[in-house]
Amino acid sequence: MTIEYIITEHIQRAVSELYQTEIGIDNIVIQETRKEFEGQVTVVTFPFTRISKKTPEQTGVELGEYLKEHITEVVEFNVIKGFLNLSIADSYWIDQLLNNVLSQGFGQFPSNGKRVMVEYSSPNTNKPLHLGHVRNNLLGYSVAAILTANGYEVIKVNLVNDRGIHICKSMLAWQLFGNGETPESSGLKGDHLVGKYYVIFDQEYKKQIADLIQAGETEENAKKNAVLIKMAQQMLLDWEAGNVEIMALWSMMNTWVYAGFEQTYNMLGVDFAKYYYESDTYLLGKDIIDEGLEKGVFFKKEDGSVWIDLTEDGLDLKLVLRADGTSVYITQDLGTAQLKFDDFNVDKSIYVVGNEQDYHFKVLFLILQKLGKSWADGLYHLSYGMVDLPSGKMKSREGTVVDADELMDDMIRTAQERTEELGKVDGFSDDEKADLYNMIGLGALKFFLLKVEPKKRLLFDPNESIDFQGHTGPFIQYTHARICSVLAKANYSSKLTLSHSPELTMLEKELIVNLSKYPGFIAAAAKEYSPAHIANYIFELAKLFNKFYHEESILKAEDLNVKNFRLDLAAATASIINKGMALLGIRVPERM
RNA sequence: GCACCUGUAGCUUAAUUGGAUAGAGCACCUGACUACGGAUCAGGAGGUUAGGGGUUCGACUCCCUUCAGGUGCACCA
Repeated sequence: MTIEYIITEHIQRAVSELYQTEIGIDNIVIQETRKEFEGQVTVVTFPFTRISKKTPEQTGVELGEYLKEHITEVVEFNVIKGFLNLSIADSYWIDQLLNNVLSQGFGQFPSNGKRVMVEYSSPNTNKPLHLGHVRNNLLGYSVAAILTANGYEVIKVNLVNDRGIHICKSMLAWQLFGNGETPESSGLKGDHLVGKYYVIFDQEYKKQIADLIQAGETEENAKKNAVLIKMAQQMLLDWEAGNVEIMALWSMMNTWVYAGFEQTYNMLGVDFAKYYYESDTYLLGKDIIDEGLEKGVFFKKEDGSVWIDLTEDGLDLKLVLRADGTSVYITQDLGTAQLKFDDFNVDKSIYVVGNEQDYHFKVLFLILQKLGKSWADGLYHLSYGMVDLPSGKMKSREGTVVDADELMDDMIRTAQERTEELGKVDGFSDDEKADLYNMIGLGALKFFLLKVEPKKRLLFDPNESIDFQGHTGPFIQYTHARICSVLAKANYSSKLTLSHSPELTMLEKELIVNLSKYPGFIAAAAKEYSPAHIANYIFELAKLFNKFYHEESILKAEDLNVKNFRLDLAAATASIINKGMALLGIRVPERM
C-alpha cells in the first residue's frame, strides 16, 4: 500500500472528523514535494478551505496534526502557503526500496485480461523506409511494450500497402528500364532497388510531361496523357484482373522488398505478430456498406454511389463506395477494422499513423460508432507529427529523404568514432565492440525520437548529428554501465540484507522517492500512449543517480551497512533504467 | 474559405493534467577532492510561456480573440 493511498484515506477521515463533511477523492491533490521544501509528499489544501472556512495555512496545520497523529509513517510536517508538506519516515522508504522496487515484478502490472492490437509501420512496397517510418516504428514498438507492462495482452500487426498505382509505377519502370536487374546482380538491398525504380518512374514521367507541354499541351492534359501514366494505369487493371505475367512480376519484386524490410526491422529491433496485406483486404468492406444501407446510416445517390452524412457531427458528406461499386480508401479500412476484430477479438485497437490522416480516422471511427459496432469505442488513432528536414518536407519520389538504413549506419559509425576517441573498449572482442556500437548508436537515435511528445512535429538536421551527451540515450546508458562497474567491483549479485536501517541522506531519500514513482509513469505513458513520459523519467533518474554517485561514495561508505544499502540502491537504479529503456526499445550496456 | 494540430531561453524540449519562484539538455562563461568510470558533477548567464482579454484562491494548462507555422478538406491511398 503506497503512502499516497494511506494519506488520501486519512484526509477523508480528517475532514469528516474536523469539519463534519465528506469529501470525494477528486478533491484531494497529492504530489511530490518540491525540492526546496522539507518533506516528500505534499497535500494541496486549497480545496478544503471552502469546507473548513479557515485560511489555507490553518487548514494545513490542522490536517497536518491529524495526519501526524494517525499515520505512523508521517513524522513531521510543515505548511507553506496552501501546501502541507509531509516528511515520511526513513523506514518507509527503505522498505519501499527493498521490498517493492527491488522485487521481481516491480513495474509490471498484473494481467488485466484485456487484449489490444497495435498496428504500426504500415510501409508501401514501392520504396524503402525513411525517417518518418522510423518514428512510426519506434512509437509503435514502444507503445506496445508499455501496454504489455500495463497488463494488456498486445498483438503487434503490420498492414502492408502492397497494391495500387504507386506499386505499379516501380514495377513498370523496372520492366522498361531495369534490364533484369536484381538485388543479387546490383548488390542493392531489395527495397532500395525497387525504390530506385520508383524514382526513375517519376523522372521519366516528368520528362514526358515536359515534352508534351513543349508540344503545346496544357500541364493538366500532359499529366493525364503521358504514355507512362497510361501504362501504369493499364498495369493496375491487369493486376486486378489477375494477369499472370504481372502477378509474377509483382510477387518477385515483393519478395525483394520484404527481404529488405526484414533486415531494416531487425536492425531497428521491431517485430510483428501478424502481417496484413492490402492486396488481401482491399476488397473488404462491401458487406459493411450493405449493413450501413440497411441500418439507414448510409444512403445511395441516383448514380449508385454510397455516402454518409456527417454534417450533424460537424463533418462533411463522405463517399464510402463509388458509383461503379468499387471501394475507396475508407471502404477497405472499415472492412479491415472488422477483420481485425474478428481475427483477434480485441478490446482496443491502436493505429499508429501520421497526423495528416487525423480527419480520415475521425471519420472512420465515427462511422463505426454509428454502425453500432460494440468495439468502436476501443479504437484509437495514435497520431504523430511528421519529421521534417531543414530543407523542408521529405519526398520519396524526389529522393529527398533520410533513409532509415543509412541513418542507422551513420549513428552506429558515429558511436564507434566517439567510443574510440574516448578509448573505452580495451578488452572488448570484435563482436562485443560491434554490439556496443549498435547499442549506443541506436540508443541515441531512439531516445532522440521518443523523448518528444508524439503529436509534436520533429525537426531533424542530418548535418548536426545527434548528441551523445546531456539529454540523450548514451547518457543514460553510461549511467547504467557505471553502476554495473561499481556492482561488479563489489561482487554484488543479489539483494543484500542490512543489519539495521541506516539513516538516509537527502539524496538517498530523493532517489528512492524517484524509483518508487516508476509504476506511475508506466501507467501514465499507457494512458496517453506516450513513450516520452518514460524517456524523460528515466533521464531524470539517471541524472539524480549521477549526482548521488558524485557526492556520496558507495564502496567507501562509512560502514558496511551503509555500503550494502547503497549497493542495493544502485542495483535498483540500474534495474529501473534497464526496464524503462527496454520499454523504449533501447538496450543498455554493462560496459561502454 | 472551412476544419484540425502546434507555438515555452539563441537551439532541442519538460512541467505529475488547474498548484508553490516555469524545470532540463545543447551552445556560451566559471569551477570540481591526484576520479567507487570526466560520455560525469557544481555554479553563472539566458523566459512578458506568440500577443490581447476573460474564468478563480491559483492559468503554460480552461474559454474568447488576434497573429505565425503546419496538415487536411479527391469517386487517390
